[in-house]
Amino acid sequence: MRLSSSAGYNPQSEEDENKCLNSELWHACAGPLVSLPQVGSRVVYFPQGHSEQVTASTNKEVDATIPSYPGLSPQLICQLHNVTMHADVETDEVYAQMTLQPLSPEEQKDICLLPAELGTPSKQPTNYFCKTLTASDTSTHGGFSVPRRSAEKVFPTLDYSQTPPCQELIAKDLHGNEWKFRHIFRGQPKRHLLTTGWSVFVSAKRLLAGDSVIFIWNENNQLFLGIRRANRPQTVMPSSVLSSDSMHIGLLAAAAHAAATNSRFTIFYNPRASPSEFVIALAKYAKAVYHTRVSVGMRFRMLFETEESSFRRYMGTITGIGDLDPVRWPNSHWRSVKVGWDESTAGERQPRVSLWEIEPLTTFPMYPSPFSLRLKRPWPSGLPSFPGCKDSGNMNM
Amino acid sequence: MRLSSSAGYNPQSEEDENKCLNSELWHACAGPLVSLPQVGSRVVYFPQGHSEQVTASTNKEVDATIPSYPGLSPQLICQLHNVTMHADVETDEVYAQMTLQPLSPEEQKDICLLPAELGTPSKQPTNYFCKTLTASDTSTHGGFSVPRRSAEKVFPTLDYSQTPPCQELIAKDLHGNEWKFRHIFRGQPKRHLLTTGWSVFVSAKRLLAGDSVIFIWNENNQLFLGIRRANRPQTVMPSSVLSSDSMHIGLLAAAAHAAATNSRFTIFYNPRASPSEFVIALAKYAKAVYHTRVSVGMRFRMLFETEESSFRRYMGTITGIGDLDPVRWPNSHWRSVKVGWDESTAGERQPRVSLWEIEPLTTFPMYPSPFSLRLKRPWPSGLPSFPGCKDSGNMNM
DNA sequence: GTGTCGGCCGTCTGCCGACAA
DNA sequence: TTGTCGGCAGACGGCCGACAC
Repeated sequence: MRLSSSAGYNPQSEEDENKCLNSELWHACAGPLVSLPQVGSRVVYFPQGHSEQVTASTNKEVDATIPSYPGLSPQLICQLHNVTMHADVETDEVYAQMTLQPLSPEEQKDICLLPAELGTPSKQPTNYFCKTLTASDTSTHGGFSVPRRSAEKVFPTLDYSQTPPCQELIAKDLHGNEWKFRHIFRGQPKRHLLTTGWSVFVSAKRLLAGDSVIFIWNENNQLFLGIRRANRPQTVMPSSVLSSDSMHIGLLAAAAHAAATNSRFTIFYNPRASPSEFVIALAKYAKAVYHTRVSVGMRFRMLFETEESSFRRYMGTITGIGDLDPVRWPNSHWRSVKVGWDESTAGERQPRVSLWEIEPLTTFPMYPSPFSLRLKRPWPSGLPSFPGCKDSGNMNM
Repeated sequence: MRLSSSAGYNPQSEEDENKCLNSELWHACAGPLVSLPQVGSRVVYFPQGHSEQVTASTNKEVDATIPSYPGLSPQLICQLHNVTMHADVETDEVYAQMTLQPLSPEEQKDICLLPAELGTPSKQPTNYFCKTLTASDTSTHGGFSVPRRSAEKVFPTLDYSQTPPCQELIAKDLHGNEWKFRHIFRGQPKRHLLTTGWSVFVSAKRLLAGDSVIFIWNENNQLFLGIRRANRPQTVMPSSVLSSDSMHIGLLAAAAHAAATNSRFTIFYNPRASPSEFVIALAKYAKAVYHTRVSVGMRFRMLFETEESSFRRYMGTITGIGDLDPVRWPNSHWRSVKVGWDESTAGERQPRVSLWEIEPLTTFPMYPSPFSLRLKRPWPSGLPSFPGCKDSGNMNM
């Protein structure tokens, strides 16, 4: 997907990558919970969340000596000028580049949500499957065993009158490269296999058991395939280009400069590395912050991705509301909600979430509280109060 | 080499890398012209040069919208607190991490060079060889052909009474990993070959024809080996962590913050990616700027690395003196000398150099000029004037 | 002195159904 | 239904000297 042209010199971008990058495939690799805001819409950018992504990507905690940017608001309302989807040439890791422009104080004064900003169309493909590779799949001894239901749903139908039934499949990856596979239905009992061509793909992508592959059959009868690597903890290496401290300073300074001059700046969003989305549709943010009352003791549920690239809901209880970092980022809505999780494997889920990530169960509050977020936390100065915006039912997406 | 412990959390640094990284090997891979300043000495740091390294590493030109930092001097005199040598886990690319602390204005007032800061010991190994790999060397069809003189100089002597003479060599790479090779002297005519073990090394390091390998035999009778990849233009990929604009802003803001607060900051120096060294020993800088008179028309020579990891001098003429970037970096000594080169392949050599990179031939000026650099370019305010420093012969290193 | 090749052998790749979980 | 294995045939890896530049 190339939503619009981006500025700046980039010798690599002109070739195949941007032309061929398939939006469905990108979303399939990014995961079912990842959504990108619409180009042209307004979004809220959280430097804090961006900083968390850098921390996760560089494996380095932020140094306490990094200067704070008192002039930088913890949330910037921005116009989203450009979104381009990309994939790392080496690892196929998906990421998005966004060009943001902070709104001027005048523009912030008459904010009213546009109808187009209220919908968030999901771009998840429908006809696809995702399989985690077994030791046999990645071994040089054989090919790839395709789960029967997946093959029948996603691959073109074989001519079962032949013995054995087989065909050639050609699939495009994120970079537009084509991979040929021999798809055969054989064995006793019969099963679907990818044989010739499979090992070349495994070694070229350096796939290991535990990694996942995704096959997509789209409306134009094209086959795509993507990969999702297992979370190997040491995979992300510290960059030798710039110190992690300078990177943190850089993102803050870039955002502060853009906010001060109402000029554009560019960020990368790495959905599988980042702990949480840090560019949120303004409509989603406004709904969560202005039109949802949360309080300590309230029950909620939240979506999480499963290993099979699907999602499920986990239940929890709000245990506190307050700043994650009162010194650097006072009055920030980023991860302002402290939560406890119902299930005992709760160590895997974060103890703090943001309002727009959760669905409060307002019908059955466990410990009803008279103090709503709105009453307890006055709106920070310098942020818009949406005066021209009617509190209409349209906000309840 | 681990010169001192570095601060900050880094899960990877505690393992083998820092313990085993061999200083001689690092310098052999970095090249004969690269020298690192001494820990504890004072250095001059050039944000401009650092920025050039980021440009080279990210393949992106700096965007014109990056804010200038008027408070940031184009050259910062710093105390060098720490230098550690590193190698990229994926590519074996060598780089150095330096911790710098800008001197306070008071400290800058009484600068006098210490004797220890005057010497720049070269750490180039003596007993080593470097060979650029041929198609046969990297092919799966055979092993590695060792040039006869190199094998006799660097490898342990074979027992030539055996038929054929052979031995097992074990060499450590930059990460401390050991590689075993069968070294044999056979064929008609006889030649030195590395056979068993060689192809494993080639594929593990992903070496291609044109890349170079370096073997070192040190004083403790240990064998080391390093690699130097050919300059494949598209090798460096844009980082998906942070936009190149933010990186440029980050390094400037980090340096500006450190200068304003006299606190430490960390940089990475990547000798083979960076066009020029941007952390220069104070003594070298002072000698070039204060004790060398250059003028337009003056002849000079300058060292360049050859393909065989040696160096040679090229001759040129100074064609101008002035700011490289008068807007962002006025009164900077960074690449302030415009030059023309004698040899016709001059397109490969930069049209601008810094004073400390060249050796002016003061004995035979081609076009004598009455205007020296010192007279034409008054010392920028805010920089030290070395009042306590005697103009002694020690300065002539 | 050394880069590339043909020859030759041995190992490993990779396709098959068997079998069991 | 599908993960792993033994069996087998062919491809490729990899060691050798020949030969030429």
